[in-house]
Amino acid sequence: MAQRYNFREAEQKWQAVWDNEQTFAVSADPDRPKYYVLEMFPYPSGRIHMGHLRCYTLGDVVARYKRSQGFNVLHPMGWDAFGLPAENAAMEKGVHPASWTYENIATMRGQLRAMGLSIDWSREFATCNPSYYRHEQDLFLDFLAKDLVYRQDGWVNWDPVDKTVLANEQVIDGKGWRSGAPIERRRLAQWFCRITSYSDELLSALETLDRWPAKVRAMQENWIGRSEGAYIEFDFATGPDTPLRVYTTRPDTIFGASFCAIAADHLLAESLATDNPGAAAFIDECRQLGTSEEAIQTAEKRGFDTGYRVRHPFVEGLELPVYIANFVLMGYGTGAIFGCPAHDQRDLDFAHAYDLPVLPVVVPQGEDPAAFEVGTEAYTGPGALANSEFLDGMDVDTAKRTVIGRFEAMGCGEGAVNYRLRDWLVSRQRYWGCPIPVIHCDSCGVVPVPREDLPVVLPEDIDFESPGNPLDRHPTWKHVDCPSCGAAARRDTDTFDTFMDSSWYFARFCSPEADEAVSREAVDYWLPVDQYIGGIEHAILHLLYSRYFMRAMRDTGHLDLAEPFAGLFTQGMVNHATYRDDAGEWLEPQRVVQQDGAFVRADTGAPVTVGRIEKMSKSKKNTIDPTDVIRDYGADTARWFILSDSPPDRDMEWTDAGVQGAYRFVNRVARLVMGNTDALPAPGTVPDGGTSPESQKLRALVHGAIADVTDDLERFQYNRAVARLYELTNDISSAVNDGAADPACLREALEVLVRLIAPMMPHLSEEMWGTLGHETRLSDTAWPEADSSLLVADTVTYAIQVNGKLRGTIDLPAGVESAAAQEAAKEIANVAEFIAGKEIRKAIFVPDKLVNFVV
RNA sequence: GCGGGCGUGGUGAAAUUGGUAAACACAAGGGACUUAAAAUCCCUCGGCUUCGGCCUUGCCGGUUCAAGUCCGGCCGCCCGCACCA
Repeated sequence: MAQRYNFREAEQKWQAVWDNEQTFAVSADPDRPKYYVLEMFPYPSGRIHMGHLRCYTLGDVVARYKRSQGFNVLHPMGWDAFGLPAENAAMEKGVHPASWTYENIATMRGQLRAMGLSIDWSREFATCNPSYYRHEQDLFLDFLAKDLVYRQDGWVNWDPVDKTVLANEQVIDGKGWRSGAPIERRRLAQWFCRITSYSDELLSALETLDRWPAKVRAMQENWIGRSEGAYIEFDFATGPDTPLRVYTTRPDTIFGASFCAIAADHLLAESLATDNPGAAAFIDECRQLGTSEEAIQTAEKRGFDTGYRVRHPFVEGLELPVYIANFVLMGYGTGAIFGCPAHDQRDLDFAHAYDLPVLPVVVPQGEDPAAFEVGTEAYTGPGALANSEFLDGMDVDTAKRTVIGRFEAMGCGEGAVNYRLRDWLVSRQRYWGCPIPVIHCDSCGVVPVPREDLPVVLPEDIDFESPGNPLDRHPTWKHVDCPSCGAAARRDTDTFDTFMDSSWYFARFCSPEADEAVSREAVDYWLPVDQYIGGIEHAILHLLYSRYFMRAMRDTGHLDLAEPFAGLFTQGMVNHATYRDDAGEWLEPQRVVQQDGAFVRADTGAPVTVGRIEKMSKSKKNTIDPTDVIRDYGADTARWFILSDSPPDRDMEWTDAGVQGAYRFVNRVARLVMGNTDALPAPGTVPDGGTSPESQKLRALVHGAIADVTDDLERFQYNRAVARLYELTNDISSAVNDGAADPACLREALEVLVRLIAPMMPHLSEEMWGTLGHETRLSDTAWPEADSSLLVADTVTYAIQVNGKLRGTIDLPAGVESAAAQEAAKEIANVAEFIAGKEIRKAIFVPDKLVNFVV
């Protein structure tokens, strides 16, 4: 028996070889088909976690598989290196954010390299490096020149813990997405990306993303939130001269209107508040109200009667009261609505609270218009218009069109499309981010930093001792002369949202050394990313911003592309069981052992409660460090296990037993190859035609496995591929034990096994390729092709059914005739029993599959 | 409320256009080898059974020669969004 496979030596050896030989370094080559594989780049938090291991293993399988199929594969890696944790570390530990970040990068780079990834490391960069962010500043100035970004004063989301503003997308259930702190509202002048100018395009192009998960597309569709309706202008009977402009999706219900309402932040409300203490108090109250789901659900509909009255556009003499209402949002439409209580639940609740009329104007089919009433539930379904003069009798859609036509003719409204999407707020009052390259001058206003002065580099001497924005506090950094008039002026002391950095990094990877943001030649060749892989948590944020960024870069002439990611795969989470001791404290898995079927503490033997299987998290202490697993079992074992059992898009459970199972398989493959090399003919020997039946059977199994595994890899069904490779290994082992397969066939079988596991276990397969006598690199070897003539079996197993129930099976020659198959089927004892004495009314024959007798 | 998904053994799961449900693995149990252990190998492993078989994919119904798969109606769970007019 040959010696044992030493994964430590082999993995280190092959990682060094790939590195020295620059195996995975690529360059653009228009003569070859390209394939761009990318996993979402990591934030350098300190150490890699299981989520990284899963994501990068999945990506590496794609990269290595596509490479073996002859594609010119771009598979880069970098660091999403700006962000708040670096500043928090600076405050807690007194280290500079830059050194903290670069130290983490060094650690994590080493951990990723130990995974044996087929990365082109020559393209690596970190977004916190001025050589990267200078181009981001450049892009920003291009966007500014094209009016794709702007600065505006308005109400923004303020995170009181992280002490910065946040984009709408970063407020989850009324709380900051990082800090979890309830969001406050502040009025500030901030920078925005005009993402809403692409609302329509971002929505309609979702249809073209057929290799994206339906769920992600649906989430973006929701977020963009298109609605069709109309603007209507109401003239005041009492109140200001300019009419009140509202947005509605139900213009057909105009005759059911019984009030108008405006948001607390509406200009009209604010101006009223200046000399009306009651209004001011009510507006204040509205702003106090939380925006969490709970707050919204429990909040009562409340309003403040402004005393203003508007005229109904069609009903002579009808005046509607105008309220400031707590349920009207400034951020949608015009921040003003007309209320039709009969056909909108919120309006109905409000009408009940303030004793306003409820007039049904849409009557469901079969109801008597004169008798139809609305109780506590608004009617929002289809029906015929009633109580609506010229609309009476129409269906809802016709009524909408008709009334919009009437508004347009009267000049008091028009049909309109509205989007829920808001512009992306990108300024952050933080230090560790890309400085915003503008200067504020008292006489010239906002002045772009001249291009020759880029990059605007972060100062290094920075003080984190006192609260607030460190850049703003810096004694000298912000003081500069105005580039336009030369007078004393100030730099913008905000930095960009780090999502700006990640919105174009995939483009930078195409030409990381380019003097421009991107080299046109490089992006034309490499983009779009063919397969992007990452977590579903970025379904809206990163993936929507990147889609905006590509369009903005397109419209500023940097590239010619709208969609950055042609294919998207969202991987599931890695979970682990949780444990608590009898005091209720969480316990790390390493501190728990199983004894006689029960879980106890390893140190004291005290009983342990096994909790739910949950996402690995520090707070529940149920994390496993991937590096420990790689150290103890090897990268191939870790990769193989993480690909086994669970489909990649589903959550999986990490178990020690599963890891050990994978480890056994690694050694089994190694034993199978190493223990049989002596008997094999030289590499390159092809099985000839005169092989034994056993050999032919083995060859059929081997080529069947090639076909199946190839199919599985194409469809991202890695758990199936793993199962299929277990089967192949079992088949080859049996053939070896039987000893009847000829050596050339055995060589073929072992080589195919090694080649098929290569994308998943690159070190083991590369080592075994050498063991099999090859001087070449398996990494440079083409993917095996199935011989289709071997995929056709001589005999097939038929299922024999009686009345659709299985009553037996029988092996028959492939391609047998219906009659012959039926005759043979009737011979089976159990089948004969079930058809005995009965008339066969019908016989179904599915070639090479089954016979079904209907009696 | 809107949108997306899921429901199959003790567990993770598999089942290509409807065509032999439970492949493969984990766990468990039994055995072989060994002074012993580890490693390895072999066997059993959905339920019931009179050992012939019968039943079984959340529940009810339908289509079909045939349904985990298609259709209708329920039940349950997970995820995302949500006072968006």
